[in-house]
Amino acid sequence: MPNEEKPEITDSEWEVMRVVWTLKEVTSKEISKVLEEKKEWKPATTKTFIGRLVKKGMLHTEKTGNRFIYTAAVTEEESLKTLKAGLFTHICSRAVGKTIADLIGEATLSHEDIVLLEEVLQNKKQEAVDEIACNCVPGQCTCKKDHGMNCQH
Amino acid sequence: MPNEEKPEITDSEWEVMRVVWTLKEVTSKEISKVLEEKKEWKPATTKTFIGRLVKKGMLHTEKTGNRFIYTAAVTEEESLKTLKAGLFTHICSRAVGKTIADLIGEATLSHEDIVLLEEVLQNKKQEAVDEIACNCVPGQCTCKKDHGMNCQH
DNA sequence: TAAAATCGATTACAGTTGTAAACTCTAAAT
DNA sequence: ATTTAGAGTTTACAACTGTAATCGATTTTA
Repeated sequence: MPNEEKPEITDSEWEVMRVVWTLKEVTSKEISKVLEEKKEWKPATTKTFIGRLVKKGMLHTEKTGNRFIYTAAVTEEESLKTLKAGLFTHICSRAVGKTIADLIGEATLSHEDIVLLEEVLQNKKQEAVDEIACNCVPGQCTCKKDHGMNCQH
Repeated sequence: MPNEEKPEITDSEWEVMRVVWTLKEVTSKEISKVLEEKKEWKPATTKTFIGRLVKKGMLHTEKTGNRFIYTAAVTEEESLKTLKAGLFTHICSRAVGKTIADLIGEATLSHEDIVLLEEVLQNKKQEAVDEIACNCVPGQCTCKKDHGMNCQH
């Protein structure tokens, strides 16, 4: 496959995509209905976001008569990946572990989740490293204090 | 303490805050210097963001002569909390565990991180629940299919 | 003390986002 | 066949963002 450019999705557009990901093949009316309930959007508002998503190439359309059937052009996983990546653009690579730990601490998890997490952690152990390199520029990183290492070479 | 309203920080403002969090007490020139390197921002650009942050109450200022010393009015932890919360506004509460698992899978972690994560997980085990309630509206949730449960009561 | 260098504040301006009405066209109803 | 209702498209518009030049005041320098 060719090198895809990453799709940026706004919060509002995300609401629309979730409906499409869930219902798979939808009309604008169906999307409108869901979001009129959840977000109290006027149908016109939903239409705007649908239009923008189509223009961005995030939604495929298939015309039948005078209406369209919308389907997702990107998977939820892909979009989630972008979202997750965004979390870590603002923190030091050395603080990622701690941040995930905080996430776990603050989350509501099921026993099943715990098992899954333990499993993933166990796997991760194999490829764990001794020391993670700090990716920050001087003046933006505090990790050196925590580890006694100088990140600002 | 009174009920603080949550501070919203843009990506660019975040860059400025990181410098302040790191250096604790800084002049605009020091901030400019760091970000001129990292982001290739003209000093005027950095000043704009500093100004906006001051207006938002995210930075404290102390005047000495005709210049200011800037200090953070919010902690990095608080801001990180907002950032982390943002991650989960777009997914079903039942998918949080899976998402954290993905995060772990994609992250580079140290042995130390693994130990920390294991510890946090262990603690979490106590308060794990059997079943997490789906918080989605009908038409936006696929978790029912994964678990054989109907989330759209 | 007058000039030059700074610093913070004001202004600028295009692009994005949220929110929605108006418009146009086609399909359905009378 | 003409009206009408609904779907998609265009236009609107304010707030927020990114990026920066300019302005006004002050401080340092000559």
